[in-house]
Order: sequence, then structure tokens, then C-alpha cells
Amino acid sequence: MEKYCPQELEKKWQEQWDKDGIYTTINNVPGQKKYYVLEMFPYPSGNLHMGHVRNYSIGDVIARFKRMQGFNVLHPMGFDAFGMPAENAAIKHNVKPADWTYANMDNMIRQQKQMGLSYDWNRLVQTCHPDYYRWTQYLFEVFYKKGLAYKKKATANWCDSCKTVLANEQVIEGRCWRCDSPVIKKDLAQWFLKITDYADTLLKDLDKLPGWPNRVKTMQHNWIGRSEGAEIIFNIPNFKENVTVYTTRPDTAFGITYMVLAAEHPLVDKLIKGRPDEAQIRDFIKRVHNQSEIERTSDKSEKEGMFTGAYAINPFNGAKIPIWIANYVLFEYGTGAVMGVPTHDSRDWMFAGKYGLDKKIVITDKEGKLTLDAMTDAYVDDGVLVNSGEFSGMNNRKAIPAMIDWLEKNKCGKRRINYRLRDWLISRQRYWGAPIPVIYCEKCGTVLVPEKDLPVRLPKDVKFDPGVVSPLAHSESFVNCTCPKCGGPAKRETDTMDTFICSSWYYMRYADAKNDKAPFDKDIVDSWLPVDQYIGGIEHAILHLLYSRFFTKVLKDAGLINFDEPFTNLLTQGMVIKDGSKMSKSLGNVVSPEEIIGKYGADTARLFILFAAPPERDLEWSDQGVEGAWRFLNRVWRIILHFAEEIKENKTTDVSLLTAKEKELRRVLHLTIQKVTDDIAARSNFNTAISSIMELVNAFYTSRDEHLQAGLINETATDLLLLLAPFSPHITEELWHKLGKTGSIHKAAWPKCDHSATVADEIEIVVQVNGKVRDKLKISSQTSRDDLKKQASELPHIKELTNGKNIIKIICVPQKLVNIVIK
RNA sequence: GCGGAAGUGGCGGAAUUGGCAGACGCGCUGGACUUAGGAUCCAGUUCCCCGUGAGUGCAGGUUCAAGUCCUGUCUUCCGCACCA
Repeated sequence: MEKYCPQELEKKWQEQWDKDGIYTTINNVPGQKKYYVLEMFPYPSGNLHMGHVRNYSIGDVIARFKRMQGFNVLHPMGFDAFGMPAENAAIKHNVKPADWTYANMDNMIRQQKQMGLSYDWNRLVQTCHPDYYRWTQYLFEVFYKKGLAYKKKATANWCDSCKTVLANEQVIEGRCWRCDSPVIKKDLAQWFLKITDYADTLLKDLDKLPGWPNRVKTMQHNWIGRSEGAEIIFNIPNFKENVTVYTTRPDTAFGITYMVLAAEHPLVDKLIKGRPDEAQIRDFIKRVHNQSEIERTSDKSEKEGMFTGAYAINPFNGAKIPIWIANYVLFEYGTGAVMGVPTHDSRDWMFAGKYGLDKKIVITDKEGKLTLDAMTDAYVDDGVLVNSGEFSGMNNRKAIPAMIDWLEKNKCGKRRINYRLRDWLISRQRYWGAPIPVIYCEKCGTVLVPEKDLPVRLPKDVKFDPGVVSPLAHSESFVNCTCPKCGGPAKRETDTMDTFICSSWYYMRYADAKNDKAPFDKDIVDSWLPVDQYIGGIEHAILHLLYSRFFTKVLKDAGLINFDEPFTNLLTQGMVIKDGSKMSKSLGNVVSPEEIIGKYGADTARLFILFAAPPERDLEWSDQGVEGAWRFLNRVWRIILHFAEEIKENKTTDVSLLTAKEKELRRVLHLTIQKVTDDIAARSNFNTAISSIMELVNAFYTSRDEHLQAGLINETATDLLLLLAPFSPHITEELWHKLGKTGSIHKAAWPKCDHSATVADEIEIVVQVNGKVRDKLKISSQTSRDDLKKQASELPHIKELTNGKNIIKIICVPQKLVNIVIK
């Protein structure tokens, strides 16, 4: 028998598929329903890792399955090709970022082709290509024209290793998401996208995404961080100023004993000017402002504050309260000023305790026995208002709207909804990104580069040296230009865009990847999108997935598209780990996909990675598991070739002539069809789909010597190959042709379950006594309930157990079990 | 602290609607074939005091019946974290 040799046959079929263009997708095929399956495109680091292999294997199974089910499937691939590593390579190895990036992409495409993935390569998208970033710039201008892009001076997160600023979403526990260096604060004029305008929609529309994991939705929910509360305006009589605080607990307002401003609050300067301790306070402010994210949020960092010497008036009761400055108040959130209620807020309790500030109880527990002396921490539960003027006696929850009404009536406050989400900082002081298409003219101010002049191309005369900030600023040919409005001398913006902008719309570009008149044609995009199934890592739960939702909503409002959520179903795959931790160079536990494919072939690699764990869970790499997958494919190879002669007769099964054993094999076959179809389509449980195919193969082996009907052999072999085709596309294609079948197996129709074949004549019923299995009963599946009860209770072993006991009742679950309850 | 997910054999994992716990694979044990096998095929493999036994992190509860539902609790992982 010919040996299974994947190295030869995989290459052969990859070339054949390419030649025949069997994965080329045509837009809008009449009579076919569309299905868009997409894996998150990779950063072109140079080599595929196992995480990629897992990601693409999952997507490819779905794509192939849907194609066989008759859908018109869009399954494209591309590269998120801008970003820091290309620049680092330029600095380190003196190669141009473009050369490095394109060489890496070529290599990764070669590796992807080696995996036998069914992409339509005609739709390849590379975000660093001028034909793509031209439209990224165009979309920036769409945002700008809608007032959703603006430049402002702000305290930004700065990564001193990457020499650039970062968006909030890109700071992970005080560190840079890419290089893990500590993030520091820096005041810079930066471009922002107004994602906060969409905070409420982004939050509410999470409900429109039943196909997303709850985990991701919860994370986005928390990230957006909506809270309902009130603004309260406090007068500062000595300075003729007002300060507004934001609070979610206006019901505690009579308990305010102090107020705290953020160090950056604009009023601070005025309040402390000329005070004897002004210098000390300014030192304190400076220190707080320069505190890194890590210092600020570490558990050890104490709440620290200083008194400004000024007092504000509580509008509710006229109380005079001291104004403090403290490190725990964030300028960016709310109004940058908070009220202090030590008795009903734990943080305030600690702060007041440390600095000896007053405490006043305004909410009491059910017994009304709350006393300051007995308290060891703030009382944050609900209760009844006391010491609260006209509101005393009210339930505190009910007092909240009442007290806000009072504020509005007396013009010293109002209702307010607040979000934790901040605007998206998109400027990057780097070279390898899409230039922000803006020109600064002394006469005309900020001017957009006219559409006809796009793209603003990256210059080639750039030197890469370590530590250089904004390489574009050093390129005179780039910076100096003429104003599009007045024709006078002007300067270009030298920042580039966050690469997350490029990846916020690439999935739309695939639909119409070669359009040179627009980012895409509206009708074509609307015909393909939203993406039916998106697959990627959980690490993008907030970042890419939130940004993409935002882009989709803005582009819809701009009339460019007609859908408001980009991804209908989301599958977040787990990591590939080895020896208990994530594969990484530093741990030396990396397994190279190319090596595995070289040794066993892509079919084995794909099969193992899909079989070893369900997709959402982390997957422990196992060399022995790979051997198992390899053995299984060899088993398939041998059993199919064993029956080659019978199969070539190409007969259909004559159901009327089947023996009992043949019937059983055919039953297993059709149960497998049902199970595999359900596992792929409804559950994305590829591991159990594969295990049931293995069971089918085992059953085929078991009945190998039964002189099976040629029709049944043909049916079993054909359907087996079809079921396995999405997982291991090469071996199934090879066997398909060896058996004399015509056309590509990947163009064939998915097998249908014959439900009449899945019914067993005789079934086994479990017989329990008091819930414990005591016997089993083989009966016809047609047996009536009463008959079943009777037969079960008359089993000799059961009779022994029930003899002399009272039978209280008999539970009967059809097709499954009988439970006799005795006493 | 808040929010989320998960705890099942030696290992990866299965049990979809409350109905035989451990499918499938790995590993291990034995057999067959063989000059030989680390190939292949077949069989066995939760544990123990080996029976009317125990068993899905732990302690309770509901039910004829619980890995699955309820209450409490422990552990691990992940996300957010002075957000007022």
C-alpha cells in the first residue's frame, strides 16, 4: 500500500488549488447566501507562531464548512503592517522599515500558504501600502469634518522606550502594551478622536451582540464605565469663584466636611497664590503630577493631601468646608474635584482620619444606632437620612432624585452622567504609520490635506537613530509644504496615526480591496458586512474591538455604510501554552509551526491544534498529541485505501439489504454527520467534532472484515472524507481523487444526515433502584412505557432487590432509563 | 475592593435539556503479527478495603435522580482598579 506522504501531496494540492482559483470569491452571487468569516490579521513580525496557526485553523474550518454548505464565503487575509518593530529593526539593523515589513509579509504569506488556508488572496490588504493608508487618511478627514477629530494640549501617557504617547487603552497596569516599559506623564499637543461622543451607544449596543462572549462585553461595559450622579456647585466666597464636583452620592451631601481638588485643577493656582506655604504646596503639586501610573496606582501609595487655606460653602446647608489638594483625585475624571464625606465613603474615611478632618453621620442603619465612636470604617450601605435638613427621614435611594431636583431648582447643580472612557489619543511620534493629513499654515491655521492630494506619503529621506522623537519632523522634504488654501508656506503635521486606526476598518476594505476611487463601494460593503464570524485573541477585548465598533458607528452616521456593528459573532480563542506558560523566546518553550508542518504536514498540525482543546480555552502543546493526530490521519489513509476497489465501483447503499451490523455502521455514520454538523455550526466545538469522526473511523475498522455491501462502503468512505475535509484539507483531497471522485472535495456538498438511519431497532435501558444503576435492559425502541416498566421490574436481579419492599413509584424516561423507588 | 471565568482519572479533555460520570486522544499494561519493532491490529486502563463500596475543589440543600439547579465556602486564572 502506498504510504501517506504529506510533504509531497500538500504542496501538490496547494499549487493545484491556486491554479484553479477554487478559493476566489465573487461578490453578490445570485441565489447564494453570503457568509463572512474573518481571523484578526497579524502584525508582520516575520514568522507565524502557534497562536496564528490556531487562529487560522479555526477560521479555515468554518470557511470550508460554510462553503460546502452552499454559502458564498468571504475569507480574506492581510497584514496590520505599520508599527514600532519595523522602526526598531531600522535602527538596529539599518534596513528600511518598508523593506523589513514587506520581506516579513512575504515570508508569512508563504507560511500561511503552507498551512493550506482557503483565503482569497486577491483581496490581500496591507495597511502600510499607500493604496491603503490613503484611505485611512481619507477616513481621518471624515472624522475631522464631523468634528470628531481634534487637537488639544493634554497630559498624555508617554512610553520613553517607544518614544511616543499611548492611548489609555494601551496602558496595561501602568506599562506600555507593546514593550512593557513604565509609562510616564507628559504634556503635549495631541490629536484625539471623540470616542466619548459614542460612549452611550457603544454601551447600549452591547445588547445587540448576543453572539459575543459575555466576558468581552463585560470588559467593554466596565471600560466605558457609565455612572449616574450629579454635579454640585460650591461657592468660594473669598475668591468669588465656583467649584463644581461630580458625585454619585448626592444623598450624602449634608455629610460633606471637606472638598478635594486634583493637583492639575485650574483653580488651585489662584487659591494658593501668596500663601505663606505656597512653595511647599507647589512642590507637592509637582510631585503628584509627575508620579508615574505605577506609583499612583500601587497598593502602597498613601493618600496624601495639603490644605489650600481656602473654604467653600455647601449649598445644601451653608456649611463652610476646607478645600484640599490630594493625589487620589484624578483631573481627567468627572470635574477634577470631589466632595469629602468621611462617614459614607471609605476613601474619605481614611483621608479624614489621616488629616484629622471632621466626620458627620447623615445616613443611619435600620436600627438607627450608628455612632461615630462605634465606626471603624465608612457606612456605605443604604439607610435613612439623618441630620439632612428637609430630607431627613427619607430613604437615601429615594433622596437622590429629590436632592438633585433641589439642586436644579436652586441653580446650584444638576443631573449628570459620567463615563470612565476617555477620548482616543491617536497621535504617535513615530515614522512607520499613516501620516495625519493635516497642514499648519500661519495664515489659515489647521488645514486638511485636500482629498486629491492623498495619500500624504511617508518620505524616504529619513534617518533612524535611537532615541529620536518624531522622525518625520527631521525630514525637511516632508515638513515644508504649501498651504492648500492660500498657497503660502506651511508645515505638515509630523505625527502619524495609532496603528489601531488602520485596523479599525480593514475588515471593510476586504469587501472591495482594490477600489482606487474610495475606501470601498458602499453597496459591496453592505452586501458582505457585518462579519458573520470573527476570530481572535482575547487581548483585543477592549482595544481593537472597541475601536472597530466606534469606527463602524461613525462611518454609518457619515452615510458610508449601512450597519452599526462590525462583528455579529465573536470567538475569542485561548492561548497556546507549553509547560504551563505562554510560548515565548525568553522561556525557551517555543514550538515552531514550520518545523511541525515540515515533519508531519499541515493537516496533522491543524488537526492536533483543533482537537487538543475547545477553541476558547488555553491549549497545552503536546508533542505526543501531535503524534496522535498523525496516527489518526494514517489510520484514515489506510482504511480508505483498504476499501479503494469497492469504493471505485461508486455504488449507492441499498438500505433494504443491510445486515444488522451494516445497519449499525450506517447508524454511526449518520449520527456522526449530525454531530459534526452541529459541533461546527452551533457550538464551534471542533474538538468533539473530531472525536466523533475518530469514533466513526473506529467503527469502520471494527466492521472491516464483515464483507460489507459495496454501496455502504462507498457511502461511509465518501462521507467520512467530506466530514474531515474542513479540518485536514490535503489528505482528504488526495484520497478523494484516488477513489476516482471528480472535482475538488472542497467544492463538494456537505453530507446530510439521514434521520431514518439513526434510529436503533434495539436500545439499552438503564434500570435503577433508588437512583442507583442495578441492571440494564435491551428492548425494542418501540416498547411502550407500561411495557417498559413491567419488563424492568420483572428482571430477576431487580426482583431480588425489590422483594418484600414497598414500590412507591416508578419513574420512566423514554429511551433512557427506569428508576424504581422503594422503601 | 469590584467584575468575570474555571476547578472532573496519571495527562489533554467529554457529558448540548437534571437521566449510565470519564466519550475521544495521550500515556501505561497485555495480546496478535513479526528475525525485530519505537510500525500496525486487538483488548484493558477513575479509585479502593473489590461490593448492596466510594467518586466531578470543600460543606450543606432541593430532587425518584445533581458534574449540571440552590446556599455558603476555598483555590486558580483573567479584566478593571483611589473613577468620587
